[in-house]
Amino acid sequence: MARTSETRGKVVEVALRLFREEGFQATTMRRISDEAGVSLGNAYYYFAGKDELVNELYMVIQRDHRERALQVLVHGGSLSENLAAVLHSGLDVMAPYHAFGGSFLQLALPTRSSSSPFSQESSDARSMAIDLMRTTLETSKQKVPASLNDVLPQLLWMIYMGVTLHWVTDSSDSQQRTRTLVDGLVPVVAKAVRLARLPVARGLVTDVAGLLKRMTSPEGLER
Amino acid sequence: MARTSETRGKVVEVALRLFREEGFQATTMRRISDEAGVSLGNAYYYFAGKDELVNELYMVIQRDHRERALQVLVHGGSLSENLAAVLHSGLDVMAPYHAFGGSFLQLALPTRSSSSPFSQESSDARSMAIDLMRTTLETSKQKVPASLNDVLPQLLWMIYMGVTLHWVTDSSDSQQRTRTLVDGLVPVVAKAVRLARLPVARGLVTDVAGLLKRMTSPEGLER
DNA sequence: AATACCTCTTGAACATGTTCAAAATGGGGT
DNA sequence: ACCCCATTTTGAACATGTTCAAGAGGTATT
Repeated sequence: MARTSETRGKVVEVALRLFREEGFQATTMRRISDEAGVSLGNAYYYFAGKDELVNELYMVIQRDHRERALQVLVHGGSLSENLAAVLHSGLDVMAPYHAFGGSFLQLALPTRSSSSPFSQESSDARSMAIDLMRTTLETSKQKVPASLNDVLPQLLWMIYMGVTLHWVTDSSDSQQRTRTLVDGLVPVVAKAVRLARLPVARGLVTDVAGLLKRMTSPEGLER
Repeated sequence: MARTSETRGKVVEVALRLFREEGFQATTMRRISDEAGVSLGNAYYYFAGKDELVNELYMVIQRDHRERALQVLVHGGSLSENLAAVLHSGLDVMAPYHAFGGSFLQLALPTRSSSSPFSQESSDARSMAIDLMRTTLETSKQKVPASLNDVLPQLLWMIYMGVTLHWVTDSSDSQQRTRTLVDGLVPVVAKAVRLARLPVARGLVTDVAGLLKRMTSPEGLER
C-alpha cells in the first residue's frame, strides 16, 4: 500500500508533540491514538509499546542534532569553538523535550532488550553520536595525538553524556546552568587535548587510551 | 502504635526481594502486597507508589555501601587502593540488583518531583555518596592540593556515577567488564590527582575547580 | 461506659499499558 | 465478477498502577 504507514506517521507526529507538551507519564497511549484519529489497538500494530515511541523520539533527535551540527561546524575552526557549537546545538534540539525528563538516558544507553533481530535499534543511537564527535574533531584544526585518534571521539561522547546527564537534572531557567557548564567545560577539554601532547601528561593519556581500548575489545576478560 | 510500621517493613522486605529476583517491571504491586500479607491499598498507605519503593531500595543500597566501604578502607593506604576498594564494594552491593537495570540511574539522580516537603529524599542519596568519597580521600595518605579539597569528592562521585552508568549497561558475565574498568580507571585517577600538583597541569586543575565551583554556587547564572 | 479521634486497613473502582481474536480493507489472480 | 490472501483496523478483554470512601482498631477524653 502507498499509504501503508500514513497511520504510522500520524502516530509518531502526535506522540512527539504530546511528549513535548505533557511529558512521558502524562502522555497516554489512548490520547495518542485518539488525536491521531486511529484506534488504540492500531497504534500497537505499528509500535510494540510506549517505549518504542520513545525510541522513535530519540532517533528523531539524533537526526536533527546531526543535521544542525553539520551546519554550525566551522571547517578549520578551533576545537573549542566547534565542540561548543555541537554541544549547544544538541541542547537546542533536546530543549523542547526537557519535561520528558530522565527517560532520555534510559534510551540513550544501549540497555535495550537484546531481542532485536538487527542488533542495532539503540546501539545505533550511540554510534551515531560518537560518529558526530569524530566529525567534530576532523573538522577542527587542532592537532590530535595519533594515539588518541580512535579513542577521543568516544571520550567526547562520554562528555556529551555527562552534559546530558546534567541537563536532565537541571531545574534552572531554560537549563541555563547546563549552558554555563558547556561554556566552561569546552575550553578545559580543548586545553586537556592540547596538554595531551606534552610529555608530562603523556603517560596519563596513554593510560586512558589503553584502558578504553581494553574496554572496547571483544570481551573485557581479565581482571 | 508500637508496630505501626511492621507492615511497612514487611512491604519493603518483599519488594526488595522481588526487585532482586524479577526486576522492576516484572514486580507488581499486587504481588508485593500479596506476599507481604497485606492488602494492595495498604501498601499505598506507606508508599506513594512503586517509585517510592525504588527510592527505598536505593537508600538501602547507599547504607550498605557506606557500611561495607568503611570496613575495607585502609587508614593511610594509597588512594588507588582505597578508591578501588570503595568502588568494588559499591559494585558488590548493587550486584544482586543488576536485573533491575536502568531504573537505578533514574533515582540516583536528583530528578525527583520537587514536591517533597523536606527537599531531601533523593538529593540525600547524592550527598551521601559524595560524603563517602570525601571519607575515602581523608582516609588515604595521598596529599591533595588544597585547591581541590572541596571539589575532588564531587569529581570522584562523578567517576562513580560513570562506573555505575557502565555497570547498568554491562552485559558481560557478572559484570566483569565493569570490574576491569574500575581496576584500570583507579590508578589513572590516582595518577591524575598526583599530576594535579605539578605546575604544568595546574592551570587545568584550577580551571576544573573553578568551573565546578561556579556550577555548584547558588545559581549558575551568567552565560 | 460512651464518645470522639487518630492510625491503619480494606475492597472496590478507575486509568492506563498491552494483547488478541475477529472484522474490514484492498488488491491480484482466476 | 468472484474468490483468496496479506495487511490493516477495530473493539473488547485483561493486567497492573493508583485513588478513595468506608470501615476496624485502638487510645484518650468526658
